[in-house]
Amino acid sequence: MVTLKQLAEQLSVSVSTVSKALHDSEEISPETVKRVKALAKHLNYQPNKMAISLKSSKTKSIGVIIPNILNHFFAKVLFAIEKEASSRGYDIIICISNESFTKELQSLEVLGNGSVDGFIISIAEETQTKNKIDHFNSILQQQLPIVMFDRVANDVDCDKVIIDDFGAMQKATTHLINEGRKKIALFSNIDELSVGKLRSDGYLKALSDSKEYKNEPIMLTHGKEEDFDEYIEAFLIKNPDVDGIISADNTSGVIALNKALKLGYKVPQQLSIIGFSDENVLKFTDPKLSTISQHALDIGKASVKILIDRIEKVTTVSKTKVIKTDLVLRQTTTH
Amino acid sequence: MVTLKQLAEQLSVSVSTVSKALHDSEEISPETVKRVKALAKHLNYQPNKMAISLKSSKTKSIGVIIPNILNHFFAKVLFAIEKEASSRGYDIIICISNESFTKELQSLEVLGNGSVDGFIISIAEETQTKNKIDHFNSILQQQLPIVMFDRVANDVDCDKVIIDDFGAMQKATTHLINEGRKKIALFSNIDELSVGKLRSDGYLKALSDSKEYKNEPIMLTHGKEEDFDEYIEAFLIKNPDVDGIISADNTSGVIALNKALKLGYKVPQQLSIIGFSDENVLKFTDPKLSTISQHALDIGKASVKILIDRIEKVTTVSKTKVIKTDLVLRQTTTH
DNA sequence: CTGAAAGCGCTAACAT
DNA sequence: ATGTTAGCGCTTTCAG
Repeated sequence: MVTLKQLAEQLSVSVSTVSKALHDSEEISPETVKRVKALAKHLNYQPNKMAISLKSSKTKSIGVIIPNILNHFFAKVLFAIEKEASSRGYDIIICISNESFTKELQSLEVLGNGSVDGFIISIAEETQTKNKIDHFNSILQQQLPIVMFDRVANDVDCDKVIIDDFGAMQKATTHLINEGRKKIALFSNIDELSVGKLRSDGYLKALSDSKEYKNEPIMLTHGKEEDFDEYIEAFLIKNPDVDGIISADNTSGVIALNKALKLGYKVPQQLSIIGFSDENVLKFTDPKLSTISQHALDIGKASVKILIDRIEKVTTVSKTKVIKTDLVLRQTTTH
Repeated sequence: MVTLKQLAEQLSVSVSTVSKALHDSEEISPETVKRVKALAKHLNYQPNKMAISLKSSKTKSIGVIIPNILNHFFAKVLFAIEKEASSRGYDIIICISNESFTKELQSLEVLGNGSVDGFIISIAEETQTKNKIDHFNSILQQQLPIVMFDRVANDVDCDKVIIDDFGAMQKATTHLINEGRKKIALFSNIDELSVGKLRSDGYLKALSDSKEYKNEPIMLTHGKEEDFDEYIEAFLIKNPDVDGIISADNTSGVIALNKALKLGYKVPQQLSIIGFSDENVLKFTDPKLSTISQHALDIGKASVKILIDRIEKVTTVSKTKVIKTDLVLRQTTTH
């Protein structure tokens, strides 16, 4: 790597002159600036990132900690984060907690020693079920800002980017009721998560608020993600009179649709289905699944903006931004 | 952040004593070591990463540049990379080229100035079609090692981790021939990529090597990924006598299966299908898709190992590691 | 307009 | 056993 010192020697000027010239300082004569820049370009000079960080106590890096990169929602948010951050000149250092509290804690500690200027986090399941928040607070005490998205800790005082999980689900469920569905089931493999609970509650609220709707709520919320497809198939066989399905997670809507088709259901005539996914699943379904779209790209972009604002400006109170969802009706719903 | 200097002042010793004590130097008396460590722990001292990097010219970071994080294969490799790297004490800085040569180039340049100790890369489509390799060579000249995986540049002299694309496809196609299939079509939306070509060639070779197989090859390789599902459906309608399908990319096997089922094909009795994906798609298909599994986790892990070996040891000749594939027969093939 | 010097936090060779 | 010093590459005040 070529350094300022080397440039200075070759040009027989001082290091500080070179530094100033490269920053277009008024102090330096136009000719010198030109000479310096020419040589810098010629030798492909690149300022050493570590030296600048050490000097400025700024890293221009963001630590991103997500629970599971194999989940398409998180991958999409990460995509947006990387895009927005890189356009703003920030690097992304990524850690995958794999739903483990310990890994999340370690990641926070490792990156907390001057590696990043702030964090964007979606909380691990274990962290959420055990309600751990001390590790977040200790980072915040070090003046490192945190933006939480999707899975947030209400008890931590930091910026947050979420969607209106409760309202989105309530609206979607109400749509099925208005279609005239009499027996609507909820599928969820994320019922232990904060967002999962909010979504279930939205479903329950919609049912209880409706005058026409008579049946009891039906919630299929148990079982691991791995064998949820078998639960769903068994459920459909056992409950042939269910005429509406709503999914609270990313995948079970798609699974329900494919299983229903296999079992001979006419979709949507006999059975309406709404998933909680985005467009990427469409190519895997025919008829195309109606979904609640949570706009992962907007979530990622907003998270970066809020974090960089806090890093660069000195803002004060924590804010929570709610990204709007859309109910996108395609071919698995009527109306 | 608490520094060595602060510890030194509180303990009324010099900075170097503190530094040595924390590194368990023989030079320092046991008592002093104890005192220093106690205070360090008490104040939660963390060595400043940037200072260490500047001093040692090592960052303990790896730059990972991948074309598309929304592709499940790349997400899975990244997952493995992060896991292996973090267990070895390395951070991952991620850049997404989004298949663009320019973004790939910029990422390489930005991280090339002392931000990382080496790179793991899968090449952008544009880079590959335009056959650009100078940016890789200029990084290598700076003594920064590169490991390429999956999509590699043959003309760049660096370590590589690949699968036997040609052989995997040849074997899978031969399997369909041995099942007695008479008209086997290849679906691919990646035919411009190096790996795509190798896979097509494997298919062609299997057909031409077979004595029993009489039909001409049929390759559906055009169209963008976005509307490939419609191409596939149209193809199936137009070619009802096709009795075998093999997919060279991640998604078209799944799409073909769902479209075939919708059109009333009996799978696998009438039509055998083999995809080029991994287990994650299984929950979306019924019958479960038979696939060529490329072991993304092994690819990621091997890439990290090779890179760190090269960073830490001083190895010489470039090596290419071939990760074995498996033909996993499930429910969309007979035998 | 240019340069010398200090310092970011750390390590390590070299005193004492 | 402990301290002093120099230096990694850069920015920035202060002097000339």
